[in-house]
Amino acid sequence: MPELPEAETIVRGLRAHILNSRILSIDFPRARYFRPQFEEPVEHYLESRIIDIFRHGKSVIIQVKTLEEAERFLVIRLGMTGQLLLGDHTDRHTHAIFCLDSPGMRLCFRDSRQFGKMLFVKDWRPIFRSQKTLSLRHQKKAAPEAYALNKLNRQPFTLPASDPLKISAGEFLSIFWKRRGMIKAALLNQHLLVGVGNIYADESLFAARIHPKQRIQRLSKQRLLKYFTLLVKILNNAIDLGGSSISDFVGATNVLGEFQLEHRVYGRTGEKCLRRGCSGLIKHTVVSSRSTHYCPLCQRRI
DNA sequence: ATATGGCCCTGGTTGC
DNA sequence: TGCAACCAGGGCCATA
Repeated sequence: MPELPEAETIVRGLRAHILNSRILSIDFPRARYFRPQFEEPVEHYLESRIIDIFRHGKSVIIQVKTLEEAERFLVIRLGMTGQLLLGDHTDRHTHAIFCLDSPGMRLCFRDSRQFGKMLFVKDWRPIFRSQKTLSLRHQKKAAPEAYALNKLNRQPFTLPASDPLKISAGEFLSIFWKRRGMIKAALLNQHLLVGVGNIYADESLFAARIHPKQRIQRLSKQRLLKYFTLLVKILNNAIDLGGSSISDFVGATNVLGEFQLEHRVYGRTGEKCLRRGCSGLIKHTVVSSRSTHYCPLCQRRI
């Protein structure tokens, strides 16, 4: 499943090939099954130029400049099986095709499980906070039609500002220090920190020797700081290796990642712990309804 | 504030 | 071999 390193891998692949390209046409061949969300008509994006491609958490963001010199954004949430591929990749799972001005150049969005989202918005930045969520709920009862519309418009703004590769250790502490609940549940909570998903939560917790169900409030500042250091190290390492190709993930040029070869707990249920001198067997459990892997000897609850 | 479970969806795996 | 049941889970939502 694409997490931060996979999104970053895709972004790097796209940057190398389609920066400064012009979008000639946009097609949604399976509009019955996949509906992008628009703040304004898709026509406004035609003939626009791609001026930047970056990532926020697990989302890939393409910034364009329209013919009227207006900045617009295309936010792509890859979900579980989303792929952004350069070239001709038209099949029954292709939901969006962007023809670009480079000869024969296309950008295709494939997503077999259809958990992915594509949003055409004026601004991607996170200006939507929990208080507004509350007012939106009231609106749902009072005026259902307006609610549906606002929900659509506001969805892109639910992206929070924190990104493990962009925040400082101090900021990380301010989010997690003395927080209640299980550490893995908090790591997966994208309202707190964007980018960490199931694989990298398991792998980083193993590296820091923290049990996935560890109560956060019982962890010392030092322990959390150490964890943050290891998390960033693992994410960077995974980016260097082109991400983890577990089921569907490939980079923009259809290349496989290699970080799955470095996994020490994820998907290794029942196998021997890889830490030298440890005889533990990797256990499987469930946290936040996500399958969770850890070594019961290395990662003890305190 | 935190926890839980359902929903969306398809492809791969398991079991009879 | 065939077919059905089950599982994978990111993000969102309702409910407790």
